[in-house]
Amino acid sequence: MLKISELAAKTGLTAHTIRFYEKHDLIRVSERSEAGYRYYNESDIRRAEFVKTARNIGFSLEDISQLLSIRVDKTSHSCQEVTDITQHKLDEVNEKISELESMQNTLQILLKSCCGGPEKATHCSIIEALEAGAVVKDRGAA
Amino acid sequence: MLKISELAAKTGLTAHTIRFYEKHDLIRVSERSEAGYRYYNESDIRRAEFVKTARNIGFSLEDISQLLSIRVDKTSHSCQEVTDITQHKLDEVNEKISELESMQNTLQILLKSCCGGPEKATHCSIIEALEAGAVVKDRGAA
DNA sequence: GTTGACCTTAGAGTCAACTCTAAGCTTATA
DNA sequence: TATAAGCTTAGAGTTGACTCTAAGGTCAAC
Repeated sequence: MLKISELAAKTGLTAHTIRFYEKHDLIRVSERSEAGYRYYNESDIRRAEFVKTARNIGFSLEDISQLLSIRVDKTSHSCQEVTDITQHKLDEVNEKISELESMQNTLQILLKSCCGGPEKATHCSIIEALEAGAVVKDRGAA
Repeated sequence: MLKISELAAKTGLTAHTIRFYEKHDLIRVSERSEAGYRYYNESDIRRAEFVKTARNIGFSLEDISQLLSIRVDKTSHSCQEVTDITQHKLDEVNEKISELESMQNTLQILLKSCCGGPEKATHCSIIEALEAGAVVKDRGAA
């Protein structure tokens, strides 16, 4: 049985975050001391670590909430449900990577074009490129 | 001279966003009609397009604010100041890409490991991997 | 002369995921 | 026994970039 600060140390979350996750029913606590202190048993700890692992991978709290409900009742859910969540997250990640690579590309071109020295920015090619506008496509509603 | 909705059409921003940018001194408006309507002249339009271009590249509003103050007084600033901002943004972008690639990698491995079919999730290897925890390093304060 | 589209403002709301505060118990250490 | 560390709660604040609302004034067209 761990106290909240011990669970925090074990998971790398803060006590604040653990309480926050509890409010959103991600982390659960099975026992309380008479004074109301939280005490986490093995099962609570495993759940908390599941949450932390999923969070590290990049799943949103909403995703994790779904994964947890699968985890607690595996026979009522299919592998497909799990891969759907995972694939959806991967799609998101891929999309963000594309956006960022487009930015990366533009920024690299800009940096190459500019001397970067102590010269006055009167003819700075980065500023000029931004003024010319023809740099990168609109990211739209991204 | 453009009205706000015309500037919106021209830049791809919304009128709301234009007013929001004005509040943060990114976009300026030189003239108002008697009734208070905004009228944008050539210079205002060029500034607004500069902002939109920089935004498309991924610069934050704070970055853009700095770039604008360089733009309006180029002789008081050096190319280095511009490349510093640009390099800093590139560093950020590179860091985010690394994080996302790490997630991408993990998600791909998870997806490969799971059948993804209509089978019950009792032995789902994704859920098991999340329970085992050994999936990806902590993103820390990222 | 009346719709309806467009404009104005200040200010509130949204999103995600925390992060912190205040005020007050409880527990461990010296 | 006193003091410090740790725990409790409800609820407010943070970040960045919007996004929307309400209540009202203006303008072009029919």
